[in-house]
Amino acid sequence: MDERQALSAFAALSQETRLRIVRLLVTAGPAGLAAGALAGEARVSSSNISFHLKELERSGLIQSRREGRSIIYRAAYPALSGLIQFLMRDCCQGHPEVCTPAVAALAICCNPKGDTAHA
Amino acid sequence: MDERQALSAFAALSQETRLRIVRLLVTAGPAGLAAGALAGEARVSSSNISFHLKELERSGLIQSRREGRSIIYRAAYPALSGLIQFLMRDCCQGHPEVCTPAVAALAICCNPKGDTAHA
DNA sequence: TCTATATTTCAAATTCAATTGAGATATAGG
DNA sequence: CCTATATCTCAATTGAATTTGAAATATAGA
Repeated sequence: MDERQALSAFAALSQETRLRIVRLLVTAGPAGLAAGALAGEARVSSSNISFHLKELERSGLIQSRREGRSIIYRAAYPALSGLIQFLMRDCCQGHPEVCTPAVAALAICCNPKGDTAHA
Repeated sequence: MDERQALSAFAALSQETRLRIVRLLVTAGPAGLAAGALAGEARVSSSNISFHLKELERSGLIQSRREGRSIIYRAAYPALSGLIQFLMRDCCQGHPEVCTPAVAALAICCNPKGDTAHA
């Protein structure tokens, strides 16, 4: 992840419909969702969802595959992780307490054993 | 962190000068940096850095305090952590391997003991 | 092949953000 | 009080992104 990619990713995430799409795909997991399903959830026209899906794919935050008449989109988890890494790299020089909350926040959904998170 | 705040934060981070400011402040830690120092690092005019600092402060990603003739800006770590949390909330439904890299990435800079990170 | 479904492309109109330079404000020190 | 430093405000210009609806493309099945 370099500065160009990060700027493109943040620009993609700064639009209401696109942020909703990414969050829907993040919770949907690797199975992903079809363009039509996303248009329904986000309540926008098919031409509009197509435009935003293209923007998100161009930024690298999502990926697509065809399945019959549908195109299935899924979150690009490594890109999301790379983006967070880029933003927080070298944080808190000698003051770990300032960014540990971010780690704890992520651990809530990512700990396989569930032994340090609230769930 | 709600959707409105997240959209505002991502919009703030989608501009080159502002992204650089935030990254400089993230690495600078709680001590922060003066507006003039940031203008020098980012190589922009004083009026331009002022505009972008206001945008970042309005989005909640940075905070300011006056110190003599200077205004010192610092990263709002809880806002950054909240933003990451908002984006990744409920990720990876049953597939923890997809977002653990994001946790590992953050742990690099935030582990007080340094016992699970590369450093 | 014909029809229906799913998605994309295109062009036009609207709306919003970034840059620039001059001038205003606030603080420190002589 | 006067000057220098540091930052901010303002207004004008420029450029980019979003929305919309109609039409085009691609796939599936009868």
